Amino acid sequence: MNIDIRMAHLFSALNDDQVRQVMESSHTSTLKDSESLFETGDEANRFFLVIGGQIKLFRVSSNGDQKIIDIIQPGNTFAEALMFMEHPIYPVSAEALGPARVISFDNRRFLQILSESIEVCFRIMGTMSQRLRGLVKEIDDLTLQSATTRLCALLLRRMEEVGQMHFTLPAAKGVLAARLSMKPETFSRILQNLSSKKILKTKSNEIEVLDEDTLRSLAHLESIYGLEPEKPCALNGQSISLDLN
Amino acid sequence: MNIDIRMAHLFSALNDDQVRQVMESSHTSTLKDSESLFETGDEANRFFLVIGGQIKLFRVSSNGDQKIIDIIQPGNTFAEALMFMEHPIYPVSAEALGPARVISFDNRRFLQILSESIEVCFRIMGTMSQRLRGLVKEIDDLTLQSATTRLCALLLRRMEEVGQMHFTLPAAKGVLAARLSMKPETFSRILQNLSSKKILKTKSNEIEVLDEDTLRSLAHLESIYGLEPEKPCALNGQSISLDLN
DNA sequence: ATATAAACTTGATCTTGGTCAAATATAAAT
DNA sequence: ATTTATATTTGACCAAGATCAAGTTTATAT
Repeated sequence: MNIDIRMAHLFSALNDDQVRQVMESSHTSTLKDSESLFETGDEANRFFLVIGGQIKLFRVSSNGDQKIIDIIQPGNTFAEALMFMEHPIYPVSAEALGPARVISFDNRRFLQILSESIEVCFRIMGTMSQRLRGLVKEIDDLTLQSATTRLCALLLRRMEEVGQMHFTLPAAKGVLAARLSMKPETFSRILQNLSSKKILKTKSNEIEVLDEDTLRSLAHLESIYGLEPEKPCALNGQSISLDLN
Repeated sequence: MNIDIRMAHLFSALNDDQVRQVMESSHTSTLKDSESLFETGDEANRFFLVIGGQIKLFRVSSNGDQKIIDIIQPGNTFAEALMFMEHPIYPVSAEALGPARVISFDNRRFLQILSESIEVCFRIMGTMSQRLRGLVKEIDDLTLQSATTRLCALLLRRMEEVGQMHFTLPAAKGVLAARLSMKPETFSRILQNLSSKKILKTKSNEIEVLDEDTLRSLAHLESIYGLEPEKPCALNGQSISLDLN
């Protein structure tokens, strides 16, 4: 198995020699479903590249609730930002969502390469910058948007990703619920509600969007037609009442 | 007025010549209370260093609610992470919290210096890494912790910062409420409740902590005495009932 | 195929924090 | 020192989601 790590944005600026160096300190591992990679608080000497399956990053509250911070897809790296800290500690736990494969890299070794390549530094800063932006957006969603809004936004994103009105959910419902910071029951009820409003049809893991416009307005994204009206969306008005009872 | 920008972590690795170069593209401005610096969506060509007062970074929801993402203190920079993006756009709005002074710097110019100094790159990556960590913690707080927990944590942090059981709130109550993602009414009620439980005493803007241990357990931080017990905190049990009614 | 476990759904009820409105308190301005 | 504006507090009520307890479906393993 010979993977070119340059497919990952983070490594894309490396020359052959540098790739060779990085690979020397690397280690590939195969994980079973829900096998743990590291836990919150562990010393962080290595960072990772997902090459198969999905890795979920999460935190657990004192009463056992699990909040999924991110689900890392193949081709993406994670935990690389920690290598610039004095006493790097993983701020989240990581485990496989289904069977998965990851390559891990030694921080120290990579820092050495970094210290010789401004270009790679710039890549990393770009990556971190994007991640920063994503987290700010996430905080926004969590505090300013309702559960329905978040779920609709996720469905819409998935729909556009696939390019079809008919698609399959990108993970188990319970997992998606945790990713959106809501309980599985709430997730289920919102879907049920959207169905009853003829906004979509659901059949186990498959979703078919029937009324894209309404879905879009519920997701607080402007419709494809024209720009935002004065009151950007009807959720708070009476035209669309989405009460859960 | 001659400020050495090297007090800011971000610039600390610059030599005299580099500082001179950066300063050439800089611009100092004085802001009145609640004067705007930039808004969400503006093109981001410059980043900032606060040298006096406070700058609040916030986002506004479609129904007008304001969420304060951060309050930047003197000596700190902000919006520097954007310079690594292709089409940099501020993801938040910024305005002065009371009268303030900031220096702004040109992204392009700074990137040029960066491209000549690995050391400065490393500083930046360190800064970004910390910020990333902070945001993850914030998401954790918002989704896994109650309003009471968040407020107690803030009080405790402030107490430790000042080193006194008796201290003054770091901003107006309404501002702190927004920072903690709660309404002023809720903020007020929680303080009132903590008072009635003899955990603290409040007099307008001043707080005196009476029962540090309980405060600490409410904030979900382990007490100074010993390590965490099996059930780390009593909030969910009956020993401390903190109902708001 | 059938048993067994895990994931999902549904209903009833409860809690946290939000909303609205009125009352005070604090600060700023004349 | 008053007035006036702004910030905070308090009360009554409400709503979005959470919780708990059954069901029901789907997946996995024999």
